[in-house]
Amino acid sequence: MGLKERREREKEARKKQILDAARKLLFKKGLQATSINQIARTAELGIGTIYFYYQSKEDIFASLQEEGLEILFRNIEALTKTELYPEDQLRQTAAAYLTFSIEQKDYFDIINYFLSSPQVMFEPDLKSQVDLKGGRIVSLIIGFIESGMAMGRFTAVDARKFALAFWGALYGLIQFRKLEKTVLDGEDHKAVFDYAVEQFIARLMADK
Amino acid sequence: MGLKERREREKEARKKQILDAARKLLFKKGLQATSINQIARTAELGIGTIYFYYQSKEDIFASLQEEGLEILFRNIEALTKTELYPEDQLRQTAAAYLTFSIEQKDYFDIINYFLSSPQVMFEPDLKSQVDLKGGRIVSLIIGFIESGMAMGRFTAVDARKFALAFWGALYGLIQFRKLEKTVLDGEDHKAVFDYAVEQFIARLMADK
Amino acid sequence: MGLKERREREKEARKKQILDAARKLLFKKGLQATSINQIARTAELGIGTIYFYYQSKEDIFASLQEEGLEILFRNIEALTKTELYPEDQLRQTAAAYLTFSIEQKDYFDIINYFLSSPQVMFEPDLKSQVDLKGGRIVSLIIGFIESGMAMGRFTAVDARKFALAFWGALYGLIQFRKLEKTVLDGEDHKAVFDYAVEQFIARLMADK
Amino acid sequence: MGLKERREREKEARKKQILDAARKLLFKKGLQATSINQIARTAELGIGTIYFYYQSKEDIFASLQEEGLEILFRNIEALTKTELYPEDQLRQTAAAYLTFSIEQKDYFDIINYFLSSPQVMFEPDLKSQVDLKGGRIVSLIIGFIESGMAMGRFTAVDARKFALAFWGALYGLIQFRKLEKTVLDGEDHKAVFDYAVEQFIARLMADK
DNA sequence: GATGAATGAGCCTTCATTCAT
DNA sequence: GATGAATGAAGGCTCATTCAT
Repeated sequence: MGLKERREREKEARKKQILDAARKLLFKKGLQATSINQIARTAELGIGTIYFYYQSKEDIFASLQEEGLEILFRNIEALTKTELYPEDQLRQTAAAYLTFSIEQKDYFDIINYFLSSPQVMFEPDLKSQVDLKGGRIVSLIIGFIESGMAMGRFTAVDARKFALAFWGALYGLIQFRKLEKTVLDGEDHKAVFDYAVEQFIARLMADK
Repeated sequence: MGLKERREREKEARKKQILDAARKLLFKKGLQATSINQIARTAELGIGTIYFYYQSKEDIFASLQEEGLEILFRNIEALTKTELYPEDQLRQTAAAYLTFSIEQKDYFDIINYFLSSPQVMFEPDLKSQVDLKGGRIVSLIIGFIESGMAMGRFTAVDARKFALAFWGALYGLIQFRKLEKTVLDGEDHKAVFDYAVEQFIARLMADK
Repeated sequence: MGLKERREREKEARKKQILDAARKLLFKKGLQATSINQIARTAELGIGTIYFYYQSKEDIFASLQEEGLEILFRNIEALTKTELYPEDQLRQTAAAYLTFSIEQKDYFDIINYFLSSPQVMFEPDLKSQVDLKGGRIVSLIIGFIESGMAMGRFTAVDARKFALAFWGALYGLIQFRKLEKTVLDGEDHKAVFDYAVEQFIARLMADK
Repeated sequence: MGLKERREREKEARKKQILDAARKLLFKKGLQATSINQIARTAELGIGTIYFYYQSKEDIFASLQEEGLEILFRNIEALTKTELYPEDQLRQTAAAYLTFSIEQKDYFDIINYFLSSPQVMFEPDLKSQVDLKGGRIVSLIIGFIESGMAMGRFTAVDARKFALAFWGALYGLIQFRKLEKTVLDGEDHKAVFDYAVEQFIARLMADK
């Protein structure tokens, strides 16, 4: 069984090796310009080897997307350990998301790629992964809202629905950064973004 | 003099012919699968002819995006002529957007394509087009909000910021439809979407 | 006949207009990147009009080549009016050629294009033009050599053959400038060029 | 171990196969008309396969150019093993070059292509190849001159400079063959070429 | 004389994927 | 397990030239 374990460990190591190469290229060249051939060359592995560990190019990027979501998750999770008021935890959540979209642009792009891609990809296996990762972030937000309600700082709301609405709204507003020079015109993107966040928080804190 | 005019008209007809072919393919095969070669074949024109009328593939898609935005704009504009309360105009606006994203899925995809594409495309000329079209929709929303304030139904808000926040939130929430089976899990997408809309409207109608 | 003359003059003006555009583009974009379409646009004429005045793209460039040769010719012709010794006239001729290849690089490239092009182009009409222009430069060199012989400064040589040998050698040596970093390695191109010139002159002045 | 070697050998064979096809087309259709597609078709290989072995079209032509220079080199190298006087070795060198330009016209054209192309191509790797091949020919000429000086048949000269001057002059004079019907007019090209060669040799043998 | 829309063969290149070894 | 040579459809795009008006 030691053999089996070693096999397993080596297999993981190879997958990591491939992912490292893919990530490196993604960050250097962007999503479009990263090809399997390049990943193989960078990973110092044969092309066939890549295909042994990952079913397709999309599969690799899905893993990278997971990584990105994990980073974002941890950033927000850190807020649960703070002494901040729930409303501030939500503010920080929004800020963390926006920051992530700027500073971890490549990860954000890849998440975007999967989300806004017209085709319905997400094969069953990938689906549950996204569920796990993405859903956990929503769970954190639900937690903030529930703690706010428990503390009596927030009005009673459907925490799950509210969290999804909040999270979805943030996503859309982040995209608008690309329109800063056009649709937003004079308006500062950050200001609009924060303004939207405040609307949600004001709703939570209504009548208090 | 009739000559020049006819030339002009024929030129417009040709552009329309190309756009028709591009739209047809886009709707049948999706964005990725639509190539210039196919457009030319479908339009029964030479490839070079396509390039005579449009500078690039992107240029054609930009025109199609404009078309989509125009449709969406008209749908929302129609609401300005109704006797609905402003809050209902906003509800209908949201509904119109969601409906558009479903029923005119291909137009929505192409708008998405330009919005979520990582590269900064949009050369100056295209920029102003988007500004014009996309911005006009935001203007309609601003109008609803302002009329609501004027009627005393709405709290005083920064109408422009609010409209942008509203519009951006809707955009993000529409995207979440793809996650209905995963992140949303049991939750009905439409319900979440409507819930989010109600949050914004509740904000506007607070203290009234 | 005044009509005929005006026609003629206008025709010349149009040709000049086209040539101006072609030259401008040639100098800005280089030989390869200059297309008929661009020439037409730059000249503010229809594409068809270009073809009315010139049979082909090659035809335009041939005219430009002529221009270049004319400039080079005048530069060398100027030396005939100097009081320089014939050997110095030859030195200056070589220097003028080298300078021309550097400072009027685009003209030199186009001359090169026609000379080193594998296909035998040069239709009868173009042939005589080149003959006229290129040949006249050789004639100038013959003149220098003959005057040198007449003055008793030069050994008796076959002036025509010598001039052609001299001129051809210069042409080849100028090309070597591109090899400065490779074949020439440490060697300074100008030094090699001058060295070659001196060999020819030393031959002329042998036993004197 | 035999496996690896065979792989290597097969790889070489494939490269040769591609080069054979490219050469065949080059010789049949000329430089301009030879495209990657045709090379692939002629070689009975996929287009992608060509690109697997060569980075670009230019890369293939560079290899062909190398071949040409190699042939020329060997022709001249053969002269080093003769008992000819150095001056005759130089005469034969010139003759070999001229013959090569006629009989191996396509190879000469391709060398020309790289030499007279306005763009500065030759990436570092290609540069050193040309250096190696082209430079070796110059080295042979230097050898002839030095042996002539050693034998006391030649005047003392800067052998390297003289060799470069000689070689460059030959190159230019060979080009003039295209002008036989125009600039050279009545003059026989071969006669002019030989005349030029004799000038150089006379220089070397001056005062002897 | 002048126009300019239309052509379409052909260009070079990319790349995810397969499969025999 | 690992390899990497081979594929070939498809991509976007250029451009000299023609010809009906």
